[in-house]
Amino acid sequence: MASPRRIGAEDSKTRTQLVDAAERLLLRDGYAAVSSRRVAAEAGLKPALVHYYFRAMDDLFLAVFRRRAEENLQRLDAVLESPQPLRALWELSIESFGTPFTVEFSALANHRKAIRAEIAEYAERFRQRQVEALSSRLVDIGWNVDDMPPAAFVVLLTSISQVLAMEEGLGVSGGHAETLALVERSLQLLEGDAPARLPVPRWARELRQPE
Amino acid sequence: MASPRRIGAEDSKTRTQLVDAAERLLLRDGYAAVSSRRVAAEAGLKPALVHYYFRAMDDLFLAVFRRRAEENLQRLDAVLESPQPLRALWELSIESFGTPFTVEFSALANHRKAIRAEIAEYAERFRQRQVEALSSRLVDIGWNVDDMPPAAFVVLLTSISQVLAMEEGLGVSGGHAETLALVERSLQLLEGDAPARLPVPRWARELRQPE
DNA sequence: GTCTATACTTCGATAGAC
DNA sequence: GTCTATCGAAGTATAGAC
Repeated sequence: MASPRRIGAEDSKTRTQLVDAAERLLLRDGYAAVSSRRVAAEAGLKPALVHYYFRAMDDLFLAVFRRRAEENLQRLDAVLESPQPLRALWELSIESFGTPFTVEFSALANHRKAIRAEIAEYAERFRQRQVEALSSRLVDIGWNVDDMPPAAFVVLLTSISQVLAMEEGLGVSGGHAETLALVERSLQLLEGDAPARLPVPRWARELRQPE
Repeated sequence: MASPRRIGAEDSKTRTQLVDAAERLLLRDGYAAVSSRRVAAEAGLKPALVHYYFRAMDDLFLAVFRRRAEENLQRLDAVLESPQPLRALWELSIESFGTPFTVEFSALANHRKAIRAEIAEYAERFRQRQVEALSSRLVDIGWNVDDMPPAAFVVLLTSISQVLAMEEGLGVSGGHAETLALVERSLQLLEGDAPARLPVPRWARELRQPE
């Protein structure tokens, strides 16, 4: 049969403290620094407690990831209710500017199957939700979805914010100002306070007919 | 005084074997798996040799990174000589599709200052070189650089390929087909068809719009 | 639920023989 | 240049007292 080992309850306050500590360590020093000893020290507790609440270290990583993923999905829903959902979505994306969270879990996923599966499932759900919500919005403002389907729009937005965030953490800034200005200009054209009845943004038109 | 410890020559064949082994481990199992013992085992050598050739593990990581960075800079120069530099640049970027190299070093950089500095310097050089070379090219084909400056163009291209690569490694594919089709269509408009004699990657052929 | 104590493994790094 | 031998620190995980 399965292990007779005891496991603590999910709603335990101590468990939450351990997850908090693990997340702090992950963000500050990278996933390799998230060991049972260090997590316990960070939380002011003893190492054995980590193993009492988490069968293995992977379960701790999953707990850290799930909590933030759940939160992000809820924030996404709130954001998509905004009167300017494109701008709100962009602002949500860049809010995590400088956060190594995604990078750490991507790296972790490279060699831990259970974590990879969890991240992949979340990422697909998150993107799917974005695409659904933005599709009608893009049609509303006269976006030519043949030129750029909503799915591509979302991938583009995600890519830009993610890479800018990653590079900012590294101390790389070349081209960032120009890119941020471009995004801002595009959002202005799509949803700016001026009447948003633009058929196609200017740069997309240029892309279609270079001269 | 400094350490009296002996350090092996940089052009040693054994040293190269250790760097090879470290790179394989990094890509297969993540940076946390790159320990002196495992590197030695992977190379069929003894752990003490790792410390003979590398003062500390960080120096081994740097050696792995520098070799690939140097190679990429040279490939970039070759690519920018192409008659269709935009297309060539894109194809260089996506060639590393699925490679966790960037992710691993980004994560490593989060908590190792020496490595972060090295990566940042390389990234800036790489981007600067791209921007310089593409600026004249974009003007040549009538691109409106006020709408999208070359630096933003390069960041965009880098972001898309990097995020697609990272997600492909995770097993996330939502929106990828639409995004790749968009890129292909844009390249088509900017530089015309890919030359018939250059092999078009299979995924691009499959995604090409039938119209 | 939390602790001490402990078993066992792996780590980075060095000394010194060959 | 390569090896054996070894140190001390840190890793995961468990058993069992309180």
